[in-house]
Amino acid sequence: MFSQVASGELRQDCTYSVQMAEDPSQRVAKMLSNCGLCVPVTFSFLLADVKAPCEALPSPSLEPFPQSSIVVTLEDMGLWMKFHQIGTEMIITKSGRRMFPQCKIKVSGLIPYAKYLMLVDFVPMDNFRYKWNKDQWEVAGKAEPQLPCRTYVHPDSPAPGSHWMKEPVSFQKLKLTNNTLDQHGHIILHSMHRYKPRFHIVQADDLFSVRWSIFQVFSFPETVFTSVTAYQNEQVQCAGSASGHWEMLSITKLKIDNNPFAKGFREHGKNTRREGRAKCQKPSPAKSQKRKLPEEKEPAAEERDFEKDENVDVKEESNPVVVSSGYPFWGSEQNSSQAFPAASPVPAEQREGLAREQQVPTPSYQTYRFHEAGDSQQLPSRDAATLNDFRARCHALDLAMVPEHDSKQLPEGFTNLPPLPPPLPPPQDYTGVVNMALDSVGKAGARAPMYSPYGTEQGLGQWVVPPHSQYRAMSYSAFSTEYNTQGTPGHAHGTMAEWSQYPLFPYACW
DNA sequence: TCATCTAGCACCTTTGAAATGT
DNA sequence: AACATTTCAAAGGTGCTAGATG
Repeated sequence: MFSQVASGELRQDCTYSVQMAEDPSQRVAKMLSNCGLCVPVTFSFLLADVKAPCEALPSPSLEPFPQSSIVVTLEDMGLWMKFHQIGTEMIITKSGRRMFPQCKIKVSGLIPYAKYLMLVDFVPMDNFRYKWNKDQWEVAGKAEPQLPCRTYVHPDSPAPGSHWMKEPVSFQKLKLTNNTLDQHGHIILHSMHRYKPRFHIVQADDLFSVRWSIFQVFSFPETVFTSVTAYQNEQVQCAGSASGHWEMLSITKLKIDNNPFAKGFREHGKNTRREGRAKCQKPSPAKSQKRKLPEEKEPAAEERDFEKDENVDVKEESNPVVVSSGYPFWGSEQNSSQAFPAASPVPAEQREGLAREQQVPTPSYQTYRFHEAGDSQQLPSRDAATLNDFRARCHALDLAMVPEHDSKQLPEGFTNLPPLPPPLPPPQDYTGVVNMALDSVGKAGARAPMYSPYGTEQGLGQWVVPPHSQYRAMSYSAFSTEYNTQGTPGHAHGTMAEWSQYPLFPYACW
């Protein structure tokens, strides 16, 4: 934004109201200094009442970019990858369903004595609704209107950096629902849409100071999923393992095998019908064999590779992958009729955004996996080069749902996509209310958070357009918006912040 | 007719309070 | 008395399925 102002790039047909607020870096510096610590502080500023169409976004390449030493690693990466291979589907129910695989991250690089909040929100991958048709996902039309965006605040928030770094941070209790009237504070998603969780690390003493704080956003390509009310992809993929036997993979099987709560379905033939329906393209000696329980399983070679690399630290990369080619697997995925999903029909360059976030590494195996969707689905072991790819990328924030995507400009790899619906109208006004869940002692996550969906009496959340620099951690500051802490009495929510129509965070804002 | 959604089911794990032991 | 460990029942999570809905 600064650069735009400086270079006169602001558009006349857009309304800007830019206000310099207290430099959060000074606050942080003060805070750190109180802690006796001295670290580099990032730069950020606040935008107030930004109501501009997305094309009025700043030129990211001209923005300064904050430094960050925070490293976030996705736990259970191997599991996520397995799901991702098939096409992750997350069940959402009216009463709320937990995620599986669950969101669990390992964090390092925090300041041990500084307090942080951990938040998760979900952003649509694109502007489309999908349907499962003939063994593959395809675009079924325009996406439903965005729901009030809720942000899940980890119950431990705020907690010192040492606490977060002590052990992996699990968002196990986060629940997804398709109930737009949900009163429990679950994350509301549309069925048959594609989403990606984003993890936010906010350095703040409490939720009230969040708006002055610096955010860092992390996301993992592997965690993209399609929300469904019932599993759509029933097909079973037969993957050859190094040991020579065939292993059947399907979403339900993966879940049953890996989720302890589904254990009851392993041995009691409860899913025999499904199994019967499932068509394995390849004859498999193991087909008739009783499926092995996870604890009995001998991980296939490639599987072991995953496990080995599962917790590879992801950090800012000095030798980064080119962002514009990022999202390699979306492009390659769609080449596989077996593999997930209709690739997100949004050109990568159009996602190149304003706001940026750190996209944590996608092992490059995925790319060839989808190219080799054939018989021997061997997952190549990763070499050093591959591991190099497995580094955090600060990628262009996914602006897939941002309007004005030119569906004609499909990047390479998107050519096989079904015809796309016309571009969607511009986003609605972003003005909204922010309600953070607080308990009596001001601790996030408490038992009785409040929210006020669709409220508009408060000014919109504004945030910093993160200065840009590729492959650096993104930082931004949130809003000058006053939190509506009054909320609606009697609504018991857990660890939830609700941000009216659009997520609190930059990406959705634009 | 079809795609999607819902509710109930049985079975399982998790959780936390109570009981017991050191 | 304080703490650690074990036990156990309730709560809650799971996919499956038939039927409902639009």
